[in-house]
Amino acid sequence: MNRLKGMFDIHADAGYYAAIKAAIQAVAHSHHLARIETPILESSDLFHRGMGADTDVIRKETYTFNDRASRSLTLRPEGTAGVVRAFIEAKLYARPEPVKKFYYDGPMFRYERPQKGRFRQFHQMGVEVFAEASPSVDADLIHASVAILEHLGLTAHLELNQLSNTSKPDYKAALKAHLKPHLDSLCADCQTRYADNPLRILDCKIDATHTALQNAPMPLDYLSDEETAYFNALQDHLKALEIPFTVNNHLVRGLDYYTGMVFELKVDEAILGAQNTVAGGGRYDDLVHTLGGPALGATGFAFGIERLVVALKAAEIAPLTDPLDLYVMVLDASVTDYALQLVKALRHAGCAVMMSHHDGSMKKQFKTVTQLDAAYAAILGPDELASGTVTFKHQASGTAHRLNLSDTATMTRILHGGDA
RNA sequence: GCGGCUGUGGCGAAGUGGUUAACGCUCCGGAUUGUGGCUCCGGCAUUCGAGGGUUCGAUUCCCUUCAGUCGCCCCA
Repeated sequence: MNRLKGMFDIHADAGYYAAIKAAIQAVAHSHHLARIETPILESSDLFHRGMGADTDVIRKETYTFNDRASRSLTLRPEGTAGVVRAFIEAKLYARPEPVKKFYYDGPMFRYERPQKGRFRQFHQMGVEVFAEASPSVDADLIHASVAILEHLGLTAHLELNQLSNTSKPDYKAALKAHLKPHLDSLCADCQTRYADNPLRILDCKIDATHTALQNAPMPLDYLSDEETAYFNALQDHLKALEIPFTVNNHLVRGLDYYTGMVFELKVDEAILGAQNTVAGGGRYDDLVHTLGGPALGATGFAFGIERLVVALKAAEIAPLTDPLDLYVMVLDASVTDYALQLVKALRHAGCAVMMSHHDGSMKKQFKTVTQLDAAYAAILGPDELASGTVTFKHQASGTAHRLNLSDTATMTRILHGGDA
C-alpha cells in the first residue's frame, strides 16, 4: 500500500509546518482574527457557484463524486467558498463588529499533475475579511499577509493590480476586439483562452512580448474614476505601511469571484520554479450575495503552506523543534517503578522526559541519550535506589549531580535551565 | 490532459550481457558486564520499481506499466 499520487505524509517536515502554524497564530492574534473551520467536503454546487463553473479548477481539477444518496459532493479545492457559505449560514454578517475577520488553515484538494510546489492534497492558510469595500481594509489585509512572512523570516515581493468591476464586460469586449486581428499569431493556448477566458492572455508567458499585447488595452485604462481613486488610495496606504510593491497590470487571477484589487506574493523563481506565488488574494465583493447572503463586500488571501516550506528550506531557516529535557536510564528492572514515578512527577512539572524501558547496558542507554539529543541524562540503578538518589548528568558539559530522588523541585529547576 | 528526465539496501551513491551487486552515512552486535558520544572488529540487498520479451544467461538490451521529478496548462 502506497500513498496516492500527489499526496504525502508529513513527518520529516513537521517542524516546518509547526513553525508556519506558529507564525499564523501570532498574526491571527495581533490582527485579532477569529478562527473558522469548515468541512473539507461540501456540496459540489457551492464551488461551481463560488469559483465559477468555467474555471479550470472546477472544470478539470476537482475531486467530485456522489455519496450513497447520490448527492454530488466535492473535496474543497480552496477555502473561500466554504467560509463564505458558513458566514451566510450562521448569519455572521449580523455580528456587531463592523469589520469581520476570519482565518483558517487546512487541506485542499485539486486533481492536478503534481510538480514542485503543487500537489493534489495541499494545505492553505487563509484570511477572509467581510466589510464594505475600503482601501484601508485591503491595506490592513495585505499587511497581515506580509506579517506572516516576516514572522517566518521570509521575504517575498508584492504584486498588485486592480480589476475593473463596473466595466468588466466592456473591457473584455475591447480586449477581444483588439486581439481579433492578431489571433493567428498568438500561441495555441491563447487562442483557446480567447474564447474561454480572454483576460488570461494578459498573463501569458509565451506571448508576453507580442506586439499585440504590448499595445493592448489594459484593465487600468478601463477603471471608473471611483476605482482609480480606490486603487490610488490603496497604494498610498501601502506606502504609509512601508510595504514595497509593484503594480502589475498583467496580474489576473484564475477564479471568477475576484472583483477589484488582486495581489500576489512571489518569491524568487530559483526557489520555487514556476510555482513561485506563495500567496494570492483580492477582493470578492459579489460572492456573499451570489451565494445567497446580503450584498456585503469581502477581501481575502490564501497562502500555500507547502510552498512556504520550500521557501523556508531555501532560506535555511530552522524548523521548530521540541527538544527532550531528560532521558532516564534504567539500569535494572528492580528500579522501574521508581523511574516511572520520577518521570511522572517531572512531566507534571512541565518537563519533556523519556525513560528506558528495556534496561540494556549503560553504554547502550547513553547512546540512546545521544540519539535523542536529550539535554540531561538521569541514571537510576541499584546504587541510587539504595541511597535514595538519582544522578543527573548535563550532556553538553558532562557535569553530574547527585540529587535526592524525591527532590523533583530541584530537578525541574535544572531541567528548565536553572542552576543546581 | 501533454512533454522531458529518473527509478539499485533506511538514506546517498557506483556498477556490469555471465559464477559472491562497490563505497559512504545510518543502524545492529562486540572489543569496553555502572558513565557513553573517539577508535577498532564484525553484521545488515538470494536482489537492482513492477510485469512481459530477446538471450544459453539480464540489474544491465527491448516493450508495457507504475511511481517520482521537472516543465506546459492552471493555481497556493
